[in-house]
Amino acid sequence: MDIPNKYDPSLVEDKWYSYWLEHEMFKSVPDERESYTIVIPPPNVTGVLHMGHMLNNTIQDVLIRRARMLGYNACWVPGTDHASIATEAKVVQKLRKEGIKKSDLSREEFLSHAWEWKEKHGGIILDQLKKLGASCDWDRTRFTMDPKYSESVLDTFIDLFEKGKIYRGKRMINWDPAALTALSDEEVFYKEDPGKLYHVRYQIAGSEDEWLTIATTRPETILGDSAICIHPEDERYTHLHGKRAIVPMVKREIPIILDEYVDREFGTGCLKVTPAHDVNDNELGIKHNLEVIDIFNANGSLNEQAQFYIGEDRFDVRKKIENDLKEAGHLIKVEEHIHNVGYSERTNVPIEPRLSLQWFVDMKELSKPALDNVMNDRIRFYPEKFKNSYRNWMDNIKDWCISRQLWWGHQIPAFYFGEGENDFVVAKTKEEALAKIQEERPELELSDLKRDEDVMDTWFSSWLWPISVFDGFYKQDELDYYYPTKDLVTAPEIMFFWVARMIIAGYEYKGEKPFQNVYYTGIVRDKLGRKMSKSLGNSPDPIELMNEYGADGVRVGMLLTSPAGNDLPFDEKLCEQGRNFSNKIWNGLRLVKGWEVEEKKASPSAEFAIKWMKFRIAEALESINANYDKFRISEVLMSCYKLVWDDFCNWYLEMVKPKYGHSIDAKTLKTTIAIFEDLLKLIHPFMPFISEEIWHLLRTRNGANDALVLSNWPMQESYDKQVLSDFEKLNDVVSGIRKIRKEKNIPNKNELELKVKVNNEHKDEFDSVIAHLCNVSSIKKVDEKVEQAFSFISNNNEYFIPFSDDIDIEAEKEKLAKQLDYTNGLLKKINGKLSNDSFVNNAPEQVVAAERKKQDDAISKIKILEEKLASLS
RNA sequence: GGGAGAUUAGCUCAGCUGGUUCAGAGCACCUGCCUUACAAGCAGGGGGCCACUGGUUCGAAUCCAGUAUCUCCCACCA
Repeated sequence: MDIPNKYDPSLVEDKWYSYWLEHEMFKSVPDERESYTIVIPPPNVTGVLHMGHMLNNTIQDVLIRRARMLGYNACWVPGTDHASIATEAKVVQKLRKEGIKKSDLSREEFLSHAWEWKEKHGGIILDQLKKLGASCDWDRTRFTMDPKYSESVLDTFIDLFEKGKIYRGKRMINWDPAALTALSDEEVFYKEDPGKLYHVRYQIAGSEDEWLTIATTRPETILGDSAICIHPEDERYTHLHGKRAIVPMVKREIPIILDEYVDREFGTGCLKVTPAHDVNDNELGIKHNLEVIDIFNANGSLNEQAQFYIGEDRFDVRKKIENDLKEAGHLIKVEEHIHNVGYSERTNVPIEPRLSLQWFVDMKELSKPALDNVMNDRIRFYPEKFKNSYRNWMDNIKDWCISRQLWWGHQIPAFYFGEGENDFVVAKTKEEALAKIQEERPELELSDLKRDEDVMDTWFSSWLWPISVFDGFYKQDELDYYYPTKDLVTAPEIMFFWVARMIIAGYEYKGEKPFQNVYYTGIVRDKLGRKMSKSLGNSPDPIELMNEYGADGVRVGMLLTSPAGNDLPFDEKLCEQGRNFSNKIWNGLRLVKGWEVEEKKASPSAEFAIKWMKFRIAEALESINANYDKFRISEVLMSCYKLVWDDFCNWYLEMVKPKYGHSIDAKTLKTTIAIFEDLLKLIHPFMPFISEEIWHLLRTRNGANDALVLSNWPMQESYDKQVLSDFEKLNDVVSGIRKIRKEKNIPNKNELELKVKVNNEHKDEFDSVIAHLCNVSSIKKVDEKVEQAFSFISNNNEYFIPFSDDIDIEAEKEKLAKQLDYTNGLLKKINGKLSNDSFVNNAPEQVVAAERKKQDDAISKIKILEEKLASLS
């Protein structure tokens, strides 16, 4: 067979992915096995694959592939999220390019454009995941606006409403006065603006000439003031307690209230309260039961309530009122002041906090089990540190505003039949709504009902994901089998938006956690530490990366340096390392396939190699399994990497490899193939494509069921630590010889003789390996030192390589003196410890014993070194 | 402003409940090699006051306190 010396992923990856799909190897159907379920964090339906997805989905694929090999019924459910804000924004943008304004369309027309867009772009990201090798059960692909899914969202809304957990309430929202729309927090960005701090004096009611001075950045809102607030313990203002003040210009009398919210250090320590136009003021207003005076129109101009400047823009008014206050003697001073102002992402206009009627979920009671079951580790977070932020958030949880002033999404199932705040019915359809209200209001007809225009927050559908992907609200069989799911792999940014809420929904609707483990990935950053983003243009295209390095190479590159919760500073070099690793394994295959076979006795070197390698794998497997259990994926990968590259390729294969022109014995070859197969299993979760390819090239397979994807994870065998430590000793001798070759410039092809003065144990079985690896022709035991030889000490045995030329005695002496120094220092330290009574008395016995052993070893090593030194002079 | 976390080699990170000269790994670097699987490779090598200052202890990279610097999340400060 002719195998090229470079591995070419492009010839392999698509082939195996189609093969796996064709044989339905990722498909899961409930059976008698235990399930192992992962639900994908659904990417935005219109999204394209970015580096964050690469990381996240590679981890999921690693976990699910291993689970499959461990014999679980592995089920990875893929799908997409309708992402109302993002998608709607994209559709609006696309329509605008075509000259269509959203405001010119009816809801139905707009939605048909949106669906069209979704159908066109919706599948892209999922196809890209296939290229990555994601072993999802594609038959289960879900979309958060699938009919069944949507139904579950509406039912949940109705259910929570009926339980009294959903209510309508006034709340401050971010209003965009240019676009005339509410914005979500995500659509607001903050900018430091140079502004002014105006000090304005208010007269105390009932006084002749008593005043207090407030500081504000927004003097135009003075017209909407309904209180002055001071800190209850502020001694400067004790005399004002219980008094009232008069608002300049409008001459309204307002109370002076006390609240610890006030920062005494800021401004004058007096705060004016405008509940209609500031979030914090609004909270104060609710707390102190203040009047709400809304002085703005939707477009940011002033209305009648303001009494002055009616119809003029808020920023024009700010200038004018400064002047007018000054003339009236109210303006004390104006300072420069830099403050953070929220801007609309869409129109780049400062947002206006505005009160409006929204739908809320009352979170207090709902969130309790979700907090408890994370804190008590029934749901485990990796890394654990995120439990702290989680608790902090859950402890201070606020009610969840779930209405969004958008069209793309799940429309709120509330139907209004009048203008009153309570003139509505919550029901799944207009017909049901009518039926519900008819008893009370028999005169109403279908046409009298008007559905709420808003849609629900996207997260109000995604929080049902682990349940609704199995249609879990309507049938139990699949849900009972797959739920709770095993692992959730996601980014810490959405711990509150999504993870916490899924847990809440899980306990509320299933009385059970939605997943066992949550693995938080880090953020993928560029070399400069910046978050990768489209706007910065610093993100490589994952597809191009895969084309260049192979999907396996990129997968390895992503996972090499990304422990859970740590950011991943991405460097293409990592992918290169992944590609190189692919090639290394590939060449292992080339070597094994290139051997001529013969029935004969195995070489002693090969026998030792096999004995050692099996134990070495067992040892590595133990730590690999343990690290998987702790979700230390990068460590697992590194163990596999070293096991394959160092232990297998650099040591094992070199030890079993026949000499040039010789053949290998059949038994060693067979065993080598078996060992190779075990290693392929271990790397398969990380490098599914190349491992499957080699699996099939290594030997003939028995049909489709003999694919590596479906093979069994290696069994944990016991291992002999003695053999492993013997190998370390052998390894040290081999390195010693190689080092001398290097230092003395002895070409590899020159055969060497080796003489050993055994002071400590030297196993005979080492000899054949040493001879094989170091091109040593003979190994002889000697009783005396060998003159005219290069030498080194390993495990307190002395090794000599006789050489005819003169050796550099001074250099040898220097080397020995260095070693002697080091060993003397070591001994001194040990002696110090051992002569310290408190150490001997307090330290555990085995620590002391180990120390004694070290002492003995050091003493004999010093003796050997001193003798050698003496013999040289 | 509230909360969380970090600081170990040039880079990215291990170092679990203090105890092997505890200071490790991968990459990068340096030096030899185109040795008949692989130069996308092989072999060898250099490199660190474990942020700083104290404390606890027979013993501290590891535990405690303080200092400095950095990162993230939440809030959006009149």
